[in-house]
Amino acid sequence: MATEKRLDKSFYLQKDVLTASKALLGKYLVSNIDGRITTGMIVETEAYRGSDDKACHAYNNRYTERTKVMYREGGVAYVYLCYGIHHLFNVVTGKQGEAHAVLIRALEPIDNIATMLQRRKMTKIQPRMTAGPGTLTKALGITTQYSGISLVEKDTPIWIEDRGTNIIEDQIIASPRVGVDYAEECAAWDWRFRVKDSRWTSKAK
DNA sequence: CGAATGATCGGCT
DNA sequence: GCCGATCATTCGA
Repeated sequence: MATEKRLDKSFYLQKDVLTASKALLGKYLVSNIDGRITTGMIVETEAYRGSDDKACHAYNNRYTERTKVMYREGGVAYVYLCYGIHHLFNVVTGKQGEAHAVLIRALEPIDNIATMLQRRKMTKIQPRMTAGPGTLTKALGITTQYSGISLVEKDTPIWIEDRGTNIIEDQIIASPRVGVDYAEECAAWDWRFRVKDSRWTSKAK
């Protein structure tokens, strides 16, 4: 019924970044880059809450050229470079100044798989193609040049659609985030969410 | 201005 | 399954 499938701004303004993270599961991330449209269903996310989350780039009000996008009002893309080469795609949520974000960690390939394979320089489809935050951005053609663009305005190259898939609580597995041991007590928080039984997520722990 | 660091990937055993 | 390469960004002086 929704002719406009693009998620609306109110979605990104939800108060709780954890709720938003779970709600993003089952949604479709679409990119229109180089004249090619590629789509993947989101099957794994991770929440980063500014201010009180030590694992977040914006912890302790760290405000730099790179992280300033996170402080904007929800509904924009925050793409940053990790380890020098990996582009990681985040969705900024919450109100301006809160610096909440949801990292997209894994996708299930949907449309234009051939293009994704080509971008990944692969010949055969396998979970590795889009499982992992650094690989899925490559498959969709997302780079840091798209950091700061809106996901809600019309005619932007990246957006998120709701195609009616509803993931209920029972299908969501929560687990601790990875690679954040340095974050002390925050490292134990179960802020990583994945769709149960999806073969497109990284292996369960 | 320089050194340390990390929300990772891919190749090898 | 594990180990290490790789480089932009950050922070302190």
